[in-house]
Amino acid sequence: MARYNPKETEPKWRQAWADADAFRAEIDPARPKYYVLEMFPYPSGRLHMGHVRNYALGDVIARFKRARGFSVLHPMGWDAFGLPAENAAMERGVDPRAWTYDNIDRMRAELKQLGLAIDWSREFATCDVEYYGQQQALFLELFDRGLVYRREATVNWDPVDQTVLANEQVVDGRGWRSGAVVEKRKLNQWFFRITDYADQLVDDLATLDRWPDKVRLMQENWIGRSKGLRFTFPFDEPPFAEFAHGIEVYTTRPDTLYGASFVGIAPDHPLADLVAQSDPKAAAFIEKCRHGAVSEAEIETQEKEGYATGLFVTHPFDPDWKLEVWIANFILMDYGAGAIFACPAHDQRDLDFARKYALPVLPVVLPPGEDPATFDVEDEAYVGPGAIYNSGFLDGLDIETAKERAIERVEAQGQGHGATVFRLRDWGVARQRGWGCPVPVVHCEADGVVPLPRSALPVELPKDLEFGKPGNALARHPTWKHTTCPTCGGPATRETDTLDTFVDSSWYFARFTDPTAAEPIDRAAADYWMAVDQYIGGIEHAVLHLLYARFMTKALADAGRLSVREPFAGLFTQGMVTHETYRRQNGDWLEPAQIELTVEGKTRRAKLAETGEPVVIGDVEKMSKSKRNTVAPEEIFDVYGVDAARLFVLSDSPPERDVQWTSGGVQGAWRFVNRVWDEFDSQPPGDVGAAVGPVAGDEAAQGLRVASHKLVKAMTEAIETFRFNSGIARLYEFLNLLKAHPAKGASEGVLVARQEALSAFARLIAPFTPHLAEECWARVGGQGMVVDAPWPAFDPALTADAERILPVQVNGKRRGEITAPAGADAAEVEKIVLDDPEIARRLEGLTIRKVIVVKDRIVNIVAA
RNA sequence: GCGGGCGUGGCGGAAUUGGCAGACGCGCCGGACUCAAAAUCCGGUUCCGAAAGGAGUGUCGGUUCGACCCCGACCGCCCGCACCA
Repeated sequence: MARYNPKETEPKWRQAWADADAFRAEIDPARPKYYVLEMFPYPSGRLHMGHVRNYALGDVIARFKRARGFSVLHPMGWDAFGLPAENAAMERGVDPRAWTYDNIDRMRAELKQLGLAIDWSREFATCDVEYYGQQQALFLELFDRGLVYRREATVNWDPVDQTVLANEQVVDGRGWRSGAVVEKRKLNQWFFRITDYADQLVDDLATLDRWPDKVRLMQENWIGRSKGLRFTFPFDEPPFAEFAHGIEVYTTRPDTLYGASFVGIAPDHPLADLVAQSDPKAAAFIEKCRHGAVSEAEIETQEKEGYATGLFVTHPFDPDWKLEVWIANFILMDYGAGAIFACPAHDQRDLDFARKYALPVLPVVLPPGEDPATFDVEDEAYVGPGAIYNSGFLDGLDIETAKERAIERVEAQGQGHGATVFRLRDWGVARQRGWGCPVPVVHCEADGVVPLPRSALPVELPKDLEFGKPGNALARHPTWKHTTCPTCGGPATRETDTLDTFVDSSWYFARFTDPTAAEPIDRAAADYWMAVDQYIGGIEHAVLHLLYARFMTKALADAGRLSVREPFAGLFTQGMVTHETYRRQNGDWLEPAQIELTVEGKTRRAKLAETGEPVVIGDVEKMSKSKRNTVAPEEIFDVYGVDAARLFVLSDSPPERDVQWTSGGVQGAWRFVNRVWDEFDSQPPGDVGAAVGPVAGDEAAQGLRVASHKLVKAMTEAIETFRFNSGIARLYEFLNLLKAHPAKGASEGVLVARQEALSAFARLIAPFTPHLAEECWARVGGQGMVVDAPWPAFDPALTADAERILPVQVNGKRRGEITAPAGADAAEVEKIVLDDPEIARRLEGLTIRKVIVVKDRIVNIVAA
């Protein structure tokens, strides 16, 4: 058997594709367009199996759509700014720019080895000044449109690394890299007004019907829109001039206003501050809250505590009803109004608090079936549906109607209004880092914050930044920040903050449509290519990147730069690549390559290959350096070739689920590659174009032909529905069928059917194993290259069986099968069934009560 | 705590969405080839049973002629959010 040699064939075909410029994306109004994009990589320097899977997935789509006649855009770039480069600089004394571009060179070579159908002419890195200069232009446009602002904000400050950290970079109250306890600091920060788009960002989720429900739900929860009532409780005698009008609160349950027990304010509420000025006990309580829990685990278990201020406000529906004002540790200043009215009977937090301080608990929602005279709330607040009672003008209403009436009444009284509140906050985009996109503004003593004119762009990073120590290399550069004010010409200082790297990735997909345009986005190119038809990446970006990109797209659409309002029409979130973990008895992690596995019965054992020392087989986990359970792609490519590696990561699990890397699995894929090649190699040379000769009367040949047409149909559907693993299983199945109809000694008809089947097969495997496909295609005399060949068609007349084999059940248990014409009606089928001797034997001594026939599917006889 | 998802052979997973459970691959067992091993090829492989047959999709119950699929309760695992009023 001729062994397939990927080391020879794979580079050969990659060169052929490159020579033919096969994957250049062209605007072609005559063809439908398809934009497929995988989330672009951070240039860490090394390709890992996760990349292989991500890009192989996208490549299947790109190649498939291309074969289906689409004009395909499938680009690649680099998310190249960010902390790792600065850390490398600090640890190894290298220049972040050189480090990053070196990594890009290395990873580009590895990615190209994967044989991806990518238009490399569109490649760019976000750290290219040609890119971030355009980003600065977009920043200024957003600034002009009032979507950028600067304010003082509390931030997570890492005192060792001397930078602001994003919330997700704070782990249990400590900086993820330095391990230092993170401080809350007030800093002037740049913000994008993403909250302006909060409503749209929620509403438009409904249009994203090719997104996973899970991601849409996560975004919806993250944005956290709630509708309610914002209103003011007046003081009888205002204690402070600042609160002459009263206390503003926010509630989503205005229907429960008659169940009010007290009014609560956050410990950092301005009113609490005023109270504390003349009340040392209040000051002490507030101080205590400030030093309270930081970590999530602590917050969860923290007891509710409060301090009664001695101040009283008036209930909006009853001037004689006075409610005391408490400072409470469970109220958040930065949500709603930072103050609430408490209804303990119907809110668990309020109830916990009320029980602790012996405050009134007044039920006002009566659960269905409960008696108003006896219903009471003990330790569990009632939050279900019911009828309002004990509530004056709201009595008898359902909850939703009561909410409306209560809001109407409060509005009529001029005390407040219905309001929508979001959990989403504005996007803090400033980072005190040197390796990022500079914010294009200057600070002038006379004119304040001054945005630069377009002519001053790009604001380029200096080449000689010094990254040897923590902190912002840009801020400490001796000369860079000194400049003149574009307004008054006087001395000014450049902004030394750079933009969050999520800004870089919030519009790169639009830049790919014309990466060399003089404008940030070429409108015509974007109008042709956008939106991305299929976006592919990890679930970890479910909110952050995917939300930011949606916001930016809407903002750019409003700025007249894009026509679409959503960037990604289809989203697919793929699973991770995992591997078993191995540990020595002492707990040290071991690499898969050091392990020898044995099987005893059903038990798998592992030992250290070198010494025979027993090894503990641990959980299957995401490949990671720290657990040493990684497998280097280049080593796999070297042994089995790229196609086998691609095939395996696509074949073993559904794409949305994690795939477990196993050496046995990739060997199975390698075996398939060889078996495929062997099959093509055994076929006598023929002409694909002529391979539609008659096979009539040759049952074996006809069977093979029918199977091959069914395969084409199944593969087409499998790819369109992202069920690649099932599709690949069909390829394996069909290969086994080909093996059962070998070319050697085959009839004329079988040879013709084989030729036709092989022609289709070469094209069907092309999205998964493109190099092998070309080699096979050439072997059976295919015209040109597979990349230029159309997707095979199937004949519906052949895929629809004339006869069906129907299983026959008696009382739900399978007792035999019959053959019936396709589409046969119940009476016809029943006759065949009852004539069947095997079925008759099974029915001996039984009385038939009913015969159920499901057309073309199954027969069930109910008998007793 | 709230929200979402998932439980199928020794393992990864199939099952046309209410119609033959276990496709395909891995592993394992047996055989062929070989002096031998590897590779390759052929066959077997849910469990119990010699067979006939029976049981079986986390557990218990329900709907149905028929349930991995739908409903209810429970158990277990995973993910997201986390005092959001």
